[in-house]
Amino acid sequence: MINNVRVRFAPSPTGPLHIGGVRTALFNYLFAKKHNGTFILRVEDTDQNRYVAGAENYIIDSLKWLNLSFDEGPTFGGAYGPYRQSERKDQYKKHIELLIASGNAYYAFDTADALDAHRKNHEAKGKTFIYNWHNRLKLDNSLSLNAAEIQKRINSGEKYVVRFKSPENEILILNDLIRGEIKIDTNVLDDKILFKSDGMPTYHLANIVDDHLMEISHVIRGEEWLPSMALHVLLYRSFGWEAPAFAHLPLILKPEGKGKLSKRDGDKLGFPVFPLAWKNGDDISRGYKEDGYFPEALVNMLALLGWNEGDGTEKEIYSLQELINAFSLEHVSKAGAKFNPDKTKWFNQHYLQEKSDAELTSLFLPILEKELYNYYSTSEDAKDQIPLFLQNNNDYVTKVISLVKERATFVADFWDLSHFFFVTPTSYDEKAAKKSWKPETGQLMNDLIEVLSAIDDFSSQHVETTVKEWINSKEIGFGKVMQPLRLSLVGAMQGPHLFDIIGLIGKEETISSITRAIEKLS
RNA sequence: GGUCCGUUCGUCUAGGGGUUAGGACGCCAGGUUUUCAUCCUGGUAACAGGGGUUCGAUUCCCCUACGGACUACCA
Repeated sequence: MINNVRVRFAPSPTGPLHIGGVRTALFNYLFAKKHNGTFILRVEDTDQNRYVAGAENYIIDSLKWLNLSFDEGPTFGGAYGPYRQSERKDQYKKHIELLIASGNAYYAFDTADALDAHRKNHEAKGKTFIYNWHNRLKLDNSLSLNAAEIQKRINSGEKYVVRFKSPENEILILNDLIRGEIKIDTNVLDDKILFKSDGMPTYHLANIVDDHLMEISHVIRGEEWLPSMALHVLLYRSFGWEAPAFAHLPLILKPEGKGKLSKRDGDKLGFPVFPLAWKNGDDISRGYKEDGYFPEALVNMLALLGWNEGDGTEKEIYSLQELINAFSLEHVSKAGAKFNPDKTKWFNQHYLQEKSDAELTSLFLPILEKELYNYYSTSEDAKDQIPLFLQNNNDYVTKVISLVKERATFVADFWDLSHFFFVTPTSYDEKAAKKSWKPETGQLMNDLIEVLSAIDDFSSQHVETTVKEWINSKEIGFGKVMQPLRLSLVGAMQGPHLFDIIGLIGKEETISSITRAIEKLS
């Protein structure tokens, strides 16, 4: 057991939280809970240009839906706040001055245009422009200028940034909990900007200062940060601080083709990439919640994307608590994982089967109500009766669900699976009708109605026995009766056990459905 | 282009110096269900390539190929 674990999820509020971000949050959460640690939300809003209103709330709502709860954060409190970087400017200012004073950072006056020109120039010659030890003295900064000139420029209000003075000729040995040892030659590092001319820190500075001040023990983040790890370790050293442990998570890749998963892939391949739907003007991105996924299914799927308990286990279904117990960074895989939408559906189907009929009923009721309104859209009388019908038929709906549940992946599937329990079929599957409704079927069904009319106990069992006896005694053949009967009651050759349907919809509805089928098909 | 990371069935993965290389999703077939689906059973299918080290390498090392990330006054 590792002591005093404090981890953070540090998203940037630039839009909805992507599924990859969700997994990063999940792994941080699991690691924290596993070690009785603290899970912190820190909002990295240092880029004023990319800030999107509502994004912070979206992130919080998403993780709340997934049951990943924070111990500290902007709306959760905590002793290390504030937890929004835009509210911590003083700290960054103070710390960048420390770095300048110790000679680890310097002012740079080069304009964006000037740097662009340098880059293009190098590119034309087939070289790469790196702002570091080999050319920093030839550029426009406090290392190449004399003290008076520097002061003059700053006093005159000239824009400047502060860059990190990366060391020369050093082989850095970094340690990553997932990847092991990584060797980096500091000569290839560039002097990254730590402090922007707008008075805000860049990610690199803010991140290190905050992680230190918030006493973060483990930095668990996406692999896209691996190239920055050397800079970050150097920054800790420059401040004289002990660095936290690092773990870089593999990326989630597109299901098909190349590259990492993006919003477009979801639109194109028909699956959500966001936990919750996100509206941006007229542009709506679908979410797992709105698409009918259960949070536990998403969590389970995401946990297994790049992590496995190991030790030869074949377990795949994990509750959040089981994930917490089983989780370890050592078993996170190194390679990126292609996202698999089909498997997510499979998880959802599994979790749906585990839900009680009563719970599924309460989830289905609003959908059912909408479908019924839709169905009776032309009849105001019928529409008026829907709320009362639903109110009085809760048990009926639950029974219907118990019959169709095993075929559903989403709660929304229930309507397609069960509409014939609520409204009499008025149209019939053409192919099935052609195949099963013969010239003599009408008469046969009329005979069946007579048989059914005589039955008092309309339970599934009893009706089944009676009808089968009748079929046997008349030597008609099961198919000749059962197929048109199913067509009459369901409208197609599908659905649960026929006599279970009959038992549920009752005598009156059964007979009227058959009557209607005779009218329409004979 | 440069730097770094990675590579086991189509996909997610287990495994690890000697295994019939295991599971799951998907797909296919059979069975159950006098329907469809579920379910059950079975099948399909993988150690990227080349060199080492070794009695033996998919496993360890090197090279190549391929994939990915990064290379912004974005995070």
